[in-house]
Amino acid sequence: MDRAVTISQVAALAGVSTGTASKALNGRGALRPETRLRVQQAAEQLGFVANAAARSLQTGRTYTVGMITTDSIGRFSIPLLIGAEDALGAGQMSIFLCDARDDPIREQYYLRTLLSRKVDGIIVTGRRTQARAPIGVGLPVPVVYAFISSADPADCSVVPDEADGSRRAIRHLLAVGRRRIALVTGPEHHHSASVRARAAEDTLAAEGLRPAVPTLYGEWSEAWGRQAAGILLSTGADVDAVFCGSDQIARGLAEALTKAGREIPRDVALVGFDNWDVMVEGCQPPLTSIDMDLEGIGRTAAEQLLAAINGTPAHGQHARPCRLVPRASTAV
Amino acid sequence: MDRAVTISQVAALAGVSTGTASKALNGRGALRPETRLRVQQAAEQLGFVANAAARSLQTGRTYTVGMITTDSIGRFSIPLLIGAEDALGAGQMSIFLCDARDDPIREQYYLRTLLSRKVDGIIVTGRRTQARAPIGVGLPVPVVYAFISSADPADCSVVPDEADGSRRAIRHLLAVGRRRIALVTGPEHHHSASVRARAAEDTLAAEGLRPAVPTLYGEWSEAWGRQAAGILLSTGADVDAVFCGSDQIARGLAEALTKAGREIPRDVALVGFDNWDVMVEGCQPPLTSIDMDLEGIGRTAAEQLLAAINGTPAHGQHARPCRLVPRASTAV
DNA sequence: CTGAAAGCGCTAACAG
DNA sequence: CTGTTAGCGCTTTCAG
Repeated sequence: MDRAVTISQVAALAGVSTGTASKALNGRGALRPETRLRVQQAAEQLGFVANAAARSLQTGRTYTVGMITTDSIGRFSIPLLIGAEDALGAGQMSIFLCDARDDPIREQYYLRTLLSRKVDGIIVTGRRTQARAPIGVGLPVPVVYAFISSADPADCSVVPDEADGSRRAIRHLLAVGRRRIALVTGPEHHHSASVRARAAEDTLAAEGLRPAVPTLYGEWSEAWGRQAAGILLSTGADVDAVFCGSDQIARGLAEALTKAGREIPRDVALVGFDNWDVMVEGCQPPLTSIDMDLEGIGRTAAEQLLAAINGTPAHGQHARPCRLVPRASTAV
Repeated sequence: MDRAVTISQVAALAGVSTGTASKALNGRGALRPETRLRVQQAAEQLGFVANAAARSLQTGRTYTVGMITTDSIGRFSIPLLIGAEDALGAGQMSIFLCDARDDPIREQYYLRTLLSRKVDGIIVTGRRTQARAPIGVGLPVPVVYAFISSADPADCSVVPDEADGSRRAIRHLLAVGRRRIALVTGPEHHHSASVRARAAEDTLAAEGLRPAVPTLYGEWSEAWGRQAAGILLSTGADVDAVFCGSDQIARGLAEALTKAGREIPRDVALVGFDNWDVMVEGCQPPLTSIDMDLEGIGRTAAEQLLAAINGTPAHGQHARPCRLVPRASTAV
């Protein structure tokens, strides 16, 4: 907790002025190579680390960005964060993480804090893909929404193309020869659930097909998956594949179907959504699933933010394609 | 991206000097109430937010802390982070999140960055509880290790008392009348695996018992749990309970035992470790498990850090007790 | 090629 | 009670 080394100390040791030392250390100006070297050695020797506050006070840039997760930090936020860190870290930027816990008060408080810290930009993320009210209007720094999207079309949002994911799932099931496909997903009022189901139905319709039974809406849980299996079996509809709204649902379904004597994928093929490692690998057999590439979304959002910071902001919603990861649950 | 409002603008609008405005806004000095009010209104009107960089340049405090996760951000980091945020957010401190991804180079880079940002303190965390080399020596700011611990006993570490968790698990199984208890856990060379197993064996020994079969070491996966079930069944040892090193192992075991016709908990009672929501709830029946209270660890670590920042650093390893969460897998 | 000086926005003495 | 002044540590003209 000793007083930190300042650039003037470095300058003194190197026998130059602070201005010269600054130039030497930042590679600016036109200096004699030996002077530059002398300063660098002095800095090294003293363990000099520039004071970011002082620098940013001067330059107006802080090389920091804030990341506000509106819903509590969760499973989805991590890959987003990692992706963003990836893109920002390379540019020497640090991230302030703020967990607003779904509380508007906290959210505004954090926003204020971030502005006082003069972050260069803000990434807003959340647990649901549904559009949300902008976090603020006329903010002095660029904002990019990741995963979640802003209701204001002028804002920049980077989101997964969930409909694309559904299409891939259905096409894959069709490709492995299934025709009597059922859909089991989360709550009907949940944006992701309805978007995914709708797209799946449309994809079937485009092939002249319909779901084997009306889409089953429930919860995002294994328990619901197990329950849904019972429903499917009791309808007598001869389902040969199920596309689930989440890996958890799929897993519950797999378990219950297996218990009821159905063999996966021979009797029923299964596709999940999220490609959540512990779920798809724990499932028996391992689960084919749709990956939203959250890390890529985080990375793209960060890149968009950097672009905006550098003066070329993007607008509107950028939907990124999903990827199907085939595993044993749909193996032919 | 307009130039931000400065305190001198506020002062001008309120018709006072900047010094007075500063005092008014920070509740310092002795001002006439009406003056204070006038300044506050002016600040409000202009949407003034103090520049943190300028302030910290003056005061030497930044009210920021860095959190370095040595291993990649994972499931364990989230609750730790939430707990830390909780304790720090109250004190108006912001967190820089840095993911070193298990790369010493990145780690040192981040450390340097954090120091240049003049953070008031640093929390180091990771995926394994095993002691690690200190992140640096003679650092100008206090450091607290959370979950992970530092090999230097002079450093402050806040860790889960995993042995305590094991004791609770075994005592619970004994309390529900089990005597032929087996232990199935992760890799033998993994610190958590061995600590947990050792403590469980010791607890049994204290009751004059031994594990029903020699402790089974394997991986931290459901697959291993399933495999272990096969081993247990084939030994012919009449096991009436299994304490697993993780919820995933327990879940695999539950699945395989059920499939083999054993009923849980009637024939075999099961206790997991981690109390990971999706695992314990997805398990059939729901899994009794040991909770390390990661959020509490994060909170405590942050509190220790705040104490250190305020001049009263703690030293050594602080082990926090675990908690057993009973569910159907051990119901009597 | 290098030094001197000004100033980023704020706080903290110290006068008045 | 309020204003003035002097920096915090750094970058950046502008002279020399």
